[in-house]
Amino acid sequence: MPREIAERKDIIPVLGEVFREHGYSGTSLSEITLRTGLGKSSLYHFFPNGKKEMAEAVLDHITDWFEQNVFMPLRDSDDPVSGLRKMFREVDRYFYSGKRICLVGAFALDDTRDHFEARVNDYFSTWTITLAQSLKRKGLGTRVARDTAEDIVSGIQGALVLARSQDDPKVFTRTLKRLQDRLA
Amino acid sequence: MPREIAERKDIIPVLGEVFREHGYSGTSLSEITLRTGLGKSSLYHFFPNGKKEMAEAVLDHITDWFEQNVFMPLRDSDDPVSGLRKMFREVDRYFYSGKRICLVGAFALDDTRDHFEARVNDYFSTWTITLAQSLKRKGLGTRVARDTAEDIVSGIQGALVLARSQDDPKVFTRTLKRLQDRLA
DNA sequence: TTAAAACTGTACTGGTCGTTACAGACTAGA
DNA sequence: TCTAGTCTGTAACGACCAGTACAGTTTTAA
Repeated sequence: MPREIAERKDIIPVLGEVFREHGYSGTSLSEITLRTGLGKSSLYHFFPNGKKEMAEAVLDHITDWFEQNVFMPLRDSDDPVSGLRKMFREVDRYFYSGKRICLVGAFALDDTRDHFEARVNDYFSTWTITLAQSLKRKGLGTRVARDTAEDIVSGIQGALVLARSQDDPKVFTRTLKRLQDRLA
Repeated sequence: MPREIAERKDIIPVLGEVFREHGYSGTSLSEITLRTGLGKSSLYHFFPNGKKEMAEAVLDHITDWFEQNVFMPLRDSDDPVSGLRKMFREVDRYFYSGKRICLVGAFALDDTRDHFEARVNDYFSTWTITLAQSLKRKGLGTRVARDTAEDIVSGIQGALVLARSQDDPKVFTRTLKRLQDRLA
């Protein structure tokens, strides 16, 4: 019964990039039709609840990616140090070494957050908590681990803001490196 | 000739809060008329170039505030340490201890930045450079001063993102305190 | 009191917004 | 083939968008 040539999951990364460029409220359906090559009827076929459902799918996709490539290694590595190394490597890769922003962070800043509250909250709290536990296994005390995790996650977010404000991705890679070096 | 009861400058802080809540593209003129109590004709009287000019006025107002309350103390304090202390105090006050976001940072993330490129860039580069020079006067080497300044400015931005994502201003105050303590 | 300028209310422009309705085309399994 | 389900193009919906036109009111300075 299904055709499934252009699958729903193929569209989601494109949606992600469009939301990154224009923000949630700045993204129009006509822009989405342009970028995905899908007409409105197709979009509403895949996402019956419209724009909101598209953004939810994107956020879920991001969370899945981080779960797979960042959180799981942090949790499951035999050696916490190698888990941390993997985190920094994957984060650098995900954000294209500072050329790509964090959509969840961008959504967090204005009232877009209110529409995706649980997802935005989960993304950052899972990251912070998982990272703190990894740091504990590395030998840090509970409080220091928590503080350091907070410093790292917010440091990454801030570096993305700063890098884009200066249109200079190196700001991100520099800051990321310093965050990593502080652990050594 | 002028009436000047509701002056242009009285409107700007209100505009700032509206842009903070909804973002630039998410802010409609009708929302602005509601919040300012001014009709469209009055708004276009004060800001002939419309929404864009309103945002420019807000950004200029923010930059002026930081120049006055943050950058100048950093530059002009006899003792760099007291200038730094003042910076952290004023930053905490300005962002309502984590309950208020940084509009310039929010604008930096999506294509809003492209409309206000120079202002967004200036705000962050002035902050970073001024802070680095203050740290140099405190005794840090050129490179360390620059790196530390970058860490602090991006740390503040990231803490604002993280605090709002968790709807927990304490994340901001905690992080701000740690950034300050690292200098001691 | 007069004139010029500052300000504002009302109504409207053309356009775009997100969403829906619906018929038709396509595809897969029977 | 038939049929059920998947997908899509077209056209329209009412609502709202940013911006404008313009006459009218209020204020100020002379």
